[in-house]
Amino acid sequence: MVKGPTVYDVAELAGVSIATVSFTFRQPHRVRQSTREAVLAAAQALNYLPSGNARGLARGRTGALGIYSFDFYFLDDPASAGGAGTRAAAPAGSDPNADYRVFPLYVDEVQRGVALECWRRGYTLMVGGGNRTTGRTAIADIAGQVDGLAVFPRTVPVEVLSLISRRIPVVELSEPSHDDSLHHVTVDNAAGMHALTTHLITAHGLRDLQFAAPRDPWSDFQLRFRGFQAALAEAGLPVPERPVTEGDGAPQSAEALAAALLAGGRLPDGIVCAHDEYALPLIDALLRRGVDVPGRVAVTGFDGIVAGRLQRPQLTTVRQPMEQMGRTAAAILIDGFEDRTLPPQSRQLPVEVVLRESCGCPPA
Amino acid sequence: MVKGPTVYDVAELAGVSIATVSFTFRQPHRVRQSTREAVLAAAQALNYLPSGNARGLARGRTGALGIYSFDFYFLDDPASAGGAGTRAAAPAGSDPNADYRVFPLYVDEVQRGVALECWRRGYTLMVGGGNRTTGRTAIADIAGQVDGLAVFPRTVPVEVLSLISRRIPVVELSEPSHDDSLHHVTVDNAAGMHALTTHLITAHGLRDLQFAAPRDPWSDFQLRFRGFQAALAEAGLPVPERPVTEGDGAPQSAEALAAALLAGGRLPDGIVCAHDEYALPLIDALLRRGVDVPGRVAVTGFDGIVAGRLQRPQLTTVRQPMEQMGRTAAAILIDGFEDRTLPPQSRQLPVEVVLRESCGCPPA
DNA sequence: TTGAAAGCGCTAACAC
DNA sequence: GTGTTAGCGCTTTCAA
Repeated sequence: MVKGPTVYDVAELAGVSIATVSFTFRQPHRVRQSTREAVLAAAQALNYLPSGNARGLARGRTGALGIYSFDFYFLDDPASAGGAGTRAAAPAGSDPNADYRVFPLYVDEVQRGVALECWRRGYTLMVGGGNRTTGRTAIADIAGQVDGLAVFPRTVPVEVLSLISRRIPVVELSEPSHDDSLHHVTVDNAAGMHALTTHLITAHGLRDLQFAAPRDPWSDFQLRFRGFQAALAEAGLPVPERPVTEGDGAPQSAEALAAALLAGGRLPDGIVCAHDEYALPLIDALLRRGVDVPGRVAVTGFDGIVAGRLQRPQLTTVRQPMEQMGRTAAAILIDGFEDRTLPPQSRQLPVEVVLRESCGCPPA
Repeated sequence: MVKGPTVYDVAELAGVSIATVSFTFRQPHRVRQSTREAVLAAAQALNYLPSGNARGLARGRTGALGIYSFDFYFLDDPASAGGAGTRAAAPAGSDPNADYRVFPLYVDEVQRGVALECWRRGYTLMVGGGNRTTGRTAIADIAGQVDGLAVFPRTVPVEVLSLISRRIPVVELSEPSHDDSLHHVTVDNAAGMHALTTHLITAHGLRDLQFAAPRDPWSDFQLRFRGFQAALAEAGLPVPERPVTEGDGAPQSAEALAAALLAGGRLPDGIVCAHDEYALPLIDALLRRGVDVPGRVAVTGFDGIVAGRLQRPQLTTVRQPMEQMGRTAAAILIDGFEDRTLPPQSRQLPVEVVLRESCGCPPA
């Protein structure tokens, strides 16, 4: 609990120099067995525990990777504060069967991949993040303590990222949007959405499709939208020029979108959502308004989060290899740190269409 | 990517001392506005990013908590290497609907709680762990870099824990088993299992109940067993003296247990498992052998992991407030670090019986 | 309000 | 094989 013993204490007790103490732990073979034992005994007796900070400082590396998962998207969406997007604590006494909407999300599965790869290579993972309700940690605090940093898009201001990337490798888990000097890990968004859209058209005969996305979509969502458009064009169907969203001024929420779609009086045959977290509450909102899903309108997602399987009807989606993405990101960071000369990498992983009930397919 | 600028560089460019640079960032009000601006400008120009290690070393604190989630239980269980317990990578190309067995588990939900509380209080979380397949990180490496450490039971040798606890607060997420000097966060295991067992007896009329647990159960499991026994005793039913397990010599696995139960020819009415991760593969194994669950035999778990809801039949269990446990652990660590005089805390949280299909209740 | 200087605990040359 | 001795980059008295 208090100030612990240091190399000096151990050295003194063992009757050797501090260098020998250090060697004993880092390069045991370079130390004579008898002295090694003496040092170990002294360390044992004193409850010696080396300071990670001091080691990191002296060695110029920390043996840790960092990940920052603050979710700006939902942060910007006060209207969803009680919905799926909120990364806050589940309200006490809430339905123990309903909290799967909050965890695990996309970021959590990716993070797990990062952690696994870290451990495999002997690194630890430092995670920072938060949101409006939980509070947050500063990225600077974590950037200063790790050998590499993984971030989700729209999580940290670009200037800050490029600042950090001048010191340690940084990988962003998204399509490279602007010409940054960061590494990137992403998936084939366009192809995935194209395949899914084509399925809706050919297997379910849908003709009137819309793409639903948050009002301010980022690059990955844009690519998904392009894939959607391309599939419609190829099928000779009308191609929406832009995604449907919650209407200006209206609060950004599934409720608002559902209401808008119904008020317009022109509900499409299918609503292709930019991602699962957008589709799930939308399905709820439609159902609540008496709209049959998928009977009247099919709704699909993108990501493949666990909640989609617990949803009724089960969510048809495009699954990202989240764990693999995390692993890849970690691998890039570690390699990038150990060989400072590597140029920015950009890796794209494949996706997989997962057919479940919400598009009209039979239950699995 | 390379060695970044330091306080010295910034100080030189701004024409001040390093102390002033430090003050500018940590106690801005103590610095005259004009000099503050000069320092900030210099820092900006140089892409200055403070070193977390150096700060930690100088201040004697790191602003990070640690959690170690290496899972010894499954580690010791080679037979489950392809099963639910393995915390390895999901095999490539595997059924995208089947990996929920691997993530999120109990430890992941607790960890999330720890992370949330860390962020709320301005801390970061360093996670270490691993298993036989993924490799692992040494706890010493993480202990040396954090202000407090949370560990799951049987994850780290006790000697190591008490060594670490002499320097920083340590909370173990289990019943205090031996007289250690650690903090503890746990749940009312006995009451939970008692309530569940009573439900099986009174609501479903089961009379012949067995308790299934891994061969080497730890203290929490023992308490659950006691709760189970107490409920039987109160109902005037036969009370097993010990849990059923996989039989000596046999590989520890659900398959082995199922085979043993059937071979014995005396399948009970209900099998109360020590935790969900034990119940899930057991249900699979029974079903595979043509045994109807819950028709012929009811099977229940403990924990309330997500996989239990995706299981068919859905798993009846006792839910632990995992997020809350994590939050509590983090709070104890932070308080314990900030006030080194606090004695070891031991907090017990309530649990909740969750009735689903596997005990014979109707689907939710 | 700012500067000088002494650490924080460890690593890694470089000598012996 | 072991000791000496610089740092690593920042915080923090204590003086000025």
